[in-house]
Amino acid sequence: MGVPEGIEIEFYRRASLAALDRRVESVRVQPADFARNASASAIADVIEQHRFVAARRRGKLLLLDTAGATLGIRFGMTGRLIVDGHAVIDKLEYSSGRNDEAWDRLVIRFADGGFLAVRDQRRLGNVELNPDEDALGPDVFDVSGAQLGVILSASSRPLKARLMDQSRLAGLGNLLTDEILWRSSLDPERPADSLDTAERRRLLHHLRRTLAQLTSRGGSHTGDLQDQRHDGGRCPRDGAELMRSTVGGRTTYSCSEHQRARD
DNA sequence: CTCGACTCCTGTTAGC
DNA sequence: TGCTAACAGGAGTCGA
Repeated sequence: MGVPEGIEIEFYRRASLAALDRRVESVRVQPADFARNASASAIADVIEQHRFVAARRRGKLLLLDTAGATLGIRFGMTGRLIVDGHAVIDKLEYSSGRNDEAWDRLVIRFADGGFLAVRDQRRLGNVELNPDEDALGPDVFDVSGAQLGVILSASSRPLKARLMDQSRLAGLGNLLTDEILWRSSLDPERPADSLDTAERRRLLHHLRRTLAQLTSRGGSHTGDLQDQRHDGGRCPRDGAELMRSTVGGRTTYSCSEHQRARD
């Protein structure tokens, strides 16, 4: 299911509420380089014997606060969260269905016997101590129209690349972005600053609607375009051939008809 | 500022 | 049948 984008991390955040207010007995990070800006033992020293008091999220970054420090967790492509033995998401796209404890990169054991673990087969995720949250743009779940306008108007990069730039707007991944642009009838390669007012409003509308809808459906992989995201796929709306291209370095599917300007 | 190229990481799959 | 190589996407770095 899904791939860890904003929606999945929000599921992880909700699940990690169950980890609040429980005394941390031990913290294990493995391999050691899964810890980014602090050593594994430094993280353990700061977290052990404390309790998490809040679970927050900014974009794809999960934030677990103790009274004195914040643990930041990134899930990469294949990272899953397991709380007290229950996987929040059974299976991710682009990842094996296998479920191997050897892939547990972060294990936080509580004094009551429960635990919270990050199981990441490919190790593209990481953990940080007191991560720089302001390196991320506003969260995609509550970005305002005015904020989105500024984000778009300040760059001539391709629209899709701009929307996926986590330092400008935090939370959109490849699948969500393709879905939103498809619903918005916008060409992913259009310069971000070329959208007029009506197009920006349309984009904001579909961004919000898509997030809400795919959240209730269960993940970023439940979009209407998803089944056709392959060679030879056809647009579910008008039956036209889907185009596969590379935008901002990422594989992109878009409709050769309704996402192209015609005059 | 923006870009492409390269890196990390490994299970799945396309192609020979 | 069995092997290899490309591919999947999140994210950082580097040089042009």
